Amino acid sequence: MADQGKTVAEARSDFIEKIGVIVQTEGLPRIAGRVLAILLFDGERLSFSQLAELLQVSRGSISSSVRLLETQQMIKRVAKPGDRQDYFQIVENAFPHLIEASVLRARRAAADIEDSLAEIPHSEEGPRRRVAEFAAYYRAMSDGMSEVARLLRDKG
Amino acid sequence: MADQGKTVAEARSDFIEKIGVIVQTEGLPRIAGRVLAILLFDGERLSFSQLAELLQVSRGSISSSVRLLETQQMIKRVAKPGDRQDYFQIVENAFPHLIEASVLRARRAAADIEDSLAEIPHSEEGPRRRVAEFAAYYRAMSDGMSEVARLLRDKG
DNA sequence: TAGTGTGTTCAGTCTTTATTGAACGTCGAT
DNA sequence: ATCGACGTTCAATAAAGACTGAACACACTA
Repeated sequence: MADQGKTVAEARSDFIEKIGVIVQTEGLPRIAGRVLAILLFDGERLSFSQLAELLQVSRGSISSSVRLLETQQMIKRVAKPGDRQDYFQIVENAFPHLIEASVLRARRAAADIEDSLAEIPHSEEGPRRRVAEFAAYYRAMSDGMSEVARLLRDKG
Repeated sequence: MADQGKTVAEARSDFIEKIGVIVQTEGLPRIAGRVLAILLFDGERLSFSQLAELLQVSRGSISSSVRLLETQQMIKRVAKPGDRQDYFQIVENAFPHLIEASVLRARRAAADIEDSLAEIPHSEEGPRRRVAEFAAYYRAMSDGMSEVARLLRDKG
């Protein structure tokens, strides 16, 4: 079997670190990736201090990481009766939300480039055509990713 | 008209700097973005030293930027008869090639996460299901982006 | 009211990455 | 062979960003 010799704790720890690296590759802070990974793996809510403890990082880092993940709607802050601490858990449709964040960035880039296009004199046919292709690339990417998000949402 | 008061030179310069920033946002070196922008805007081949001169950066930076853009198949190195210098120009289907690079990264991430999944004991249904969702996200993204590349290729 | 536990902020430090510029090997011309 | 122009490499520097930890404001408890 594929999981021979691995305990759950080892698999979880490996997963957390692996996602940290992948997320870092995508240009986001590694700690944010690790927070996401642990919340995804465990599924249930974890407290602010649990996150700092489990990941062995400062509270400041947890604060900024959860803020980033909240703004991308990957995790949500929840309350636990009888506990003053903030708890966090992965949201439903986390990945579609992540995609929507990328969609927004691509739309913004497309709009930026379309602004540039508007500033090129109409006599410049070649540059206008090529810059328009660049804008079209971002438009196609945003539309395509939006469709991927929809598919994931419908399936899940 | 939208291009009132802007010369071609101004529009080109603004475009180059804007793409530099956008590309930087995506995690790539700003100079690579500026090289790409100038080759896209002008359309025609530019020499190694022209790039260094026009962008006011060191030859070392041009060397590493063009190498990066070449590996992503965004630009190609071409010869000019009677000139020893390397020349560069934007390739056909540059944007589909750019997308394919992202597709590869996403596929690699999906495979990585599928490896992690294989290490989680089968008794752990919850974690296995959620980690599988993560892998499915990368799979869906790579497939979706691949389709976007195909669409752009067919249209252009 | 003081005291404790909470999350945020921010100045400082550390790490990573981008960029420079000089040294180098190569090629072609003379 | 020497020279000069070329592109690459790499050590050093600069710039950007992540992370820490202490100070802080707030809320709840006693």
